[in-house]
Amino acid sequence: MNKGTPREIVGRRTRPAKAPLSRDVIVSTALDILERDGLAGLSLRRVATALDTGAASLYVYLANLDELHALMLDAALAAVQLPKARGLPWRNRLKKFLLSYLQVLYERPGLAQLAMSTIAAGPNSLRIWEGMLVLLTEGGVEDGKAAWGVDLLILYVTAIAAEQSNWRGQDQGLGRVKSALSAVSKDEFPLVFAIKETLLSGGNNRAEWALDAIIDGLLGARKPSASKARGKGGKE
Amino acid sequence: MNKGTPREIVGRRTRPAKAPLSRDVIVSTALDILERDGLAGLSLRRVATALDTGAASLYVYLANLDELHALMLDAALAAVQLPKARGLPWRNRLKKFLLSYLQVLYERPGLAQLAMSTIAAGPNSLRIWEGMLVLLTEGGVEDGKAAWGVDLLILYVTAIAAEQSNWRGQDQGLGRVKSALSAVSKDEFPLVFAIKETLLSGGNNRAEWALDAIIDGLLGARKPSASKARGKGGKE
DNA sequence: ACCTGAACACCGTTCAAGT
DNA sequence: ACCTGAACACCGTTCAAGT
Repeated sequence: MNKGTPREIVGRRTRPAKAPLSRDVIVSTALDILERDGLAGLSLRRVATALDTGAASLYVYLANLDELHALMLDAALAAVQLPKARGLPWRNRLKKFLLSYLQVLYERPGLAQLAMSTIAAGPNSLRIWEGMLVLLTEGGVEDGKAAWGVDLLILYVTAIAAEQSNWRGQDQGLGRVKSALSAVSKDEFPLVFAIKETLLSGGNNRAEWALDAIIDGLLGARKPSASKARGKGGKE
Repeated sequence: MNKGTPREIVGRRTRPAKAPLSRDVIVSTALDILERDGLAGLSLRRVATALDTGAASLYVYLANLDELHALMLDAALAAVQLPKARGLPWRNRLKKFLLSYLQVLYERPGLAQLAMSTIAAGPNSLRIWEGMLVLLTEGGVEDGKAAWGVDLLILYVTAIAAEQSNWRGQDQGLGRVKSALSAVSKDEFPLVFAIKETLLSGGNNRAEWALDAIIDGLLGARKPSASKARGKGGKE
């Protein structure tokens, strides 16, 4: 992130007693805390303490906690593997892309929840959007469908990651899901009872299965707006 | 919710100076607060104040805030319109069902966010699960597919409601999305630039379009597990 | 311009003490 | 058994004061 105008070393010992603050250090410190302690453990005060300062100091670089969240999300999304130049068919590349996105969200707990409540509009989010639009367009999906389609795919990936994150949420854990399911009455909810195990099964394949289903649906789906060749919105 | 063993009126004036606490009053008071002030305005202390007591008193009826959230969600889901006995084709009934679910989440701000972070396992959630499984089964979707399919549909509905709720989130609002999009560079992200308006368009039809796409995908999707006619799980 | 301590107005949860 | 006040250990954000 440093623009890097080369600088001479000024002091003998380059161990600044206190690293100078900046958006970048704040964001990466916050991501460290998120990784270690989850979303519940993340606060401006903790970030400030980790940087050996007070929370008020952060307000020079951030408007508020929401902005930190948005910056964290976009910074984390830098790790998403963008699709390589053509080689595999578009659909395989799209799936790899989406699974990479999913994995990034999975890896650090809390990031997915953050993604659900934050409007991501930084450069990395935009790169991801653009990349997916390219692939869908390459796959022959029309403009309108592609836009809504990317939104649908990203929303699903984010949601499934957030859901899984909850289940791993330190205190409650998967246990609560299991005990809730095991208490289901066979007489009252026979079908739910019957699919109890299926519901917990699947693991990694589950998301891939769902993404396949959504992509299939997208390919078959009708165009978003009335199909008139591009009229100015005249009704009928 | 009253089981209603008939009771004689005891006092002359039946205006209890203080309504007795119970899970039900706590939950419905909390839902009122959610409706008025959103998720950010909801706290145990506020619920307690509204009930003219202290936060500590609530712990007789609730293990913690998480439990209140779960109870609130399930209580709110009572408003979801279950599908009527057969009449319309299963697919229409499924869509109506899902749209009713969506509407309930839309109606009170914060409920969807709550749904994303809470494991819903109360009677109303189970009724909804059971109802959807019935419809998919009626539609000829196999068992395994039906289970994952309901999960996919519900997750999507919840996620899209939560996303919309964020955009309406009092302070930031839709404005932030718009300004973020209008700042998109035409040269760097041409496809995103091109679909800016499409992205914001759609409103109600959008969710319906997406649900159609997902259902289509579901109907075409392969079965979750290996497709052997129902072996006991022997591999190959 | 940047940083700071102290304050303000909140949180969830616990606990000893009351009835 | 139920309720309570006070306390504990936190929050985000603001602001006057320092450099």
